[in-house]
Amino acid sequence: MADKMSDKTRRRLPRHVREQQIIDAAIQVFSKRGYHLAVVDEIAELAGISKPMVYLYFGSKEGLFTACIRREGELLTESFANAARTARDAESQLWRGLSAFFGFVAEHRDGWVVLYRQASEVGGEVAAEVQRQRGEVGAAVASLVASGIARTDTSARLADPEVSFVAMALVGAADALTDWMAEHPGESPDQVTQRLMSMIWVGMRNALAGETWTPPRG
Amino acid sequence: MADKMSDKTRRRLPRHVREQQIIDAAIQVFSKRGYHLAVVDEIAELAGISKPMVYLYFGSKEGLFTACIRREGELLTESFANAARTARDAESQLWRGLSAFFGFVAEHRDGWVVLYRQASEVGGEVAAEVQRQRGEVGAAVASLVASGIARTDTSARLADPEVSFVAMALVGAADALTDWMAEHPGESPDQVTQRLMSMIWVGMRNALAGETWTPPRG
Amino acid sequence: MADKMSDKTRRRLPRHVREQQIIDAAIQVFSKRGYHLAVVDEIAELAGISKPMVYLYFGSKEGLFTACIRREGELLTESFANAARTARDAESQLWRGLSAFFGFVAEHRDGWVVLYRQASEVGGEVAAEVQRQRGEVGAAVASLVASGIARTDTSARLADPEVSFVAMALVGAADALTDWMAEHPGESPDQVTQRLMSMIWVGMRNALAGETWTPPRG
Amino acid sequence: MADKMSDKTRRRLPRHVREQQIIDAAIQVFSKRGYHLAVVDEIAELAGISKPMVYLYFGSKEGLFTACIRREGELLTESFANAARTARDAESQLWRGLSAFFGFVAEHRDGWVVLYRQASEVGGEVAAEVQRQRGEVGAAVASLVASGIARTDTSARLADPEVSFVAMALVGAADALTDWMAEHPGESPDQVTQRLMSMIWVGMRNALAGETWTPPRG
DNA sequence: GATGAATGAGGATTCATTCAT
DNA sequence: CATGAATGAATCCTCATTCAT
Repeated sequence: MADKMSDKTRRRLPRHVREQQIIDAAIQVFSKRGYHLAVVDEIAELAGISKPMVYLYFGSKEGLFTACIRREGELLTESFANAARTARDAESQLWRGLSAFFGFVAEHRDGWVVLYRQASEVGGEVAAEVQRQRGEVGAAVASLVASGIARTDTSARLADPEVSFVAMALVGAADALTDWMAEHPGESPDQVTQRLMSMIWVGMRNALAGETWTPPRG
Repeated sequence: MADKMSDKTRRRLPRHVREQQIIDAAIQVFSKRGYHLAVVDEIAELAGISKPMVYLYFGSKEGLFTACIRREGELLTESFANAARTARDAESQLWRGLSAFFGFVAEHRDGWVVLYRQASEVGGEVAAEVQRQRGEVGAAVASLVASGIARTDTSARLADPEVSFVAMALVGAADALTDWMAEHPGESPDQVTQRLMSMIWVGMRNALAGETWTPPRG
Repeated sequence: MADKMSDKTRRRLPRHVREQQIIDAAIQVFSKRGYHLAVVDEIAELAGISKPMVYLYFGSKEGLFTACIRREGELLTESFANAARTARDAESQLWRGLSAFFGFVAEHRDGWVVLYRQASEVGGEVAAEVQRQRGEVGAAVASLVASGIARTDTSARLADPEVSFVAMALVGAADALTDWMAEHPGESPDQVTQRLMSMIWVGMRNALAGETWTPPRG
Repeated sequence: MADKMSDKTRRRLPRHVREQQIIDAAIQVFSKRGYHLAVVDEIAELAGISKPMVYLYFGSKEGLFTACIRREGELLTESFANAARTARDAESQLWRGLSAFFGFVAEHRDGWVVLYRQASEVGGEVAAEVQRQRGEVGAAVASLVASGIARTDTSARLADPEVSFVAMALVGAADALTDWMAEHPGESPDQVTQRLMSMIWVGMRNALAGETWTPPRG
């Protein structure tokens, strides 16, 4: 009787639920193997269903990947934005935002890998979506950066080379630190964020303020 | 007879030359398509030879990729090390090293992409080589960083979390800025380097010296 | 309550009605796509029901196709026979029969295509039914032809090569003209019939009477 | 030694030869099963090679089918045209042309089936090619018909409804008689042609001359 | 040294068909 | 009566890799 119940837990689920399960499985497999080495069969098996379901719900391997990207991307951007919104001044906002970011990655390692580390691997239609999502993340950071130092019109500054430069560097660094974090399990996301802030906060302010470093004669 | 000669311009080249031609072609294709979407046929055609030659010289697609990685990796590490070696103090060394790095990428975009952006894409044997090469680059930077601020034993500090953290962040930022540079063709590698130094030099020194940033109460 | 009623307009129809609706939809789809390219989903959707109903009523795709073939075949044979029966002499019978045929096709283009143009496409069980139906049509024509010129026993002549030859040629021509008619929407079925009769009536009589054409020496 | 030779007969053949062998096999299989039921594996096996060869040479199942259609279509149109060209007057030309046609079909049954009987079965790109080839055949007949009775400008008459009607009917009848011929192996192509000419020659002339049959009052 | 010919193996995708509700 | 959920079984196609010349 009880096990009839547990059977029911896995069988004949409504579409929406199954879709999430499939995405969960897909993220795992895409993350472990990379897009091309990931085999749809394995995803299906891991999700506890048969291949045709995947195609029924997502249309194609690309479609499935896109769905993964999208879900994780939105999750991240939201948690980033929510965190930043809780603070008023630029410094706090960046701190909160980065902290949320590292926290997210710490808990969604697979998702992050899928989301961010496979740009060159996919081609065609999906590449565009990947670009879009990556851009979203970058834009969130950029807007934080811009607003942080803008005494004047924020939106105008978004296009500034200075801003995009800083944002890009920041995102790149954060991404790379994702691996560092994985190799140093003892460090909490907040500690990592603190390290990063220590390293860039002063310079960032200066850079955005126009104070430039000049090469030594050595 | 005469046309036999002109044929010879392309045919029957010594092994070493052919190998380089093939690697050149391979880097182009791997870079444009990514490892899995790259098709050996296309590489062979681009190199102006037939597929079996590729296998004769490199054994397998993986072997060919490894060769690409290795050649570009060595090129980069050397140019980085050479540049750094010309300076004495830490600041200058980093400046010279990064400058060499951005210069290299500016001229070897394809090579850099192949070298650094495909970690998740390849599996098995090659993955190890990729890791090794990426590590090499990281180590070069790390050693620079470490030596830069070490008043004491350099090699000891290499294992320090501080050092690896800074190195990682730096490499990540530099990598990401590679794209920024591609989108801002007006900026010379030196200008990019200067921007980056402005952003991180102060903070980096402080961070490595143990001065930590602390979160505001906001 | 009221809307339960309006729902009932489409729902819970008696079996016989539903079957006809499904066959209608099936004929459309089979005709547009051909047997293999026709997808059961599309048929079900067009019929406004769900796939399982199709299987409940017809057992299989083949079964559904057979039902289509059968319905249209009977429709045609009957209308052909009825028309022919209204005339007494051979000439009139053929005229009436052909006229009925072209009239039928003009109004049931889809049905005719399904019925007659997919012999090679289906395999196995269905092929037999298709053959049977096509034979039925041929036989009706043949019997007309035979009776038309038979001074003696009609049924005996049915097996004659002359009769089957003429019947076959006639059916083939008529089938092909089906397309011609579709491309010349101005022509009424009766006009088409008249053209055809002009072309074959004299020769047919002669041929059946044993008068043969002989090749010129040119 | 000798059997090394016979091995060589089947192995490592030059592209052009293999292509023809594959087309031969494909025609057989397409003819027996129909386009959709035909499986590329079976074709490859029958041709004595592996599937990838088929794709290397023809690109896709559709491409292979197109190649079949094209080869057989050209064969037929040429043999038809050549035959017709040997005669001067319309009657002889038609006789020779039809005779060549039935001769062709008698010897290339499979080819004919592939060429002409699968219009509805294939979709997309190929459908166009099939249409083109079928049109070619029809055009050849139509041009014969037109020239045969045209006292004035031939090309003008090709568009005439009368001509296209007669040509269509003729092609349709001939196609259908293809089956009749297969069921009456005793009859030579020339005998079949004679039967057909007996049936249509007089009426055709009349029809094209404008003499129309009128329905009896019965 | 060089290549045209050939293939083993595997992956994405589709579809007729059936449960369980 | 009616259907959303689910799948077994093919089929097309591609690609790294290897002979035989």
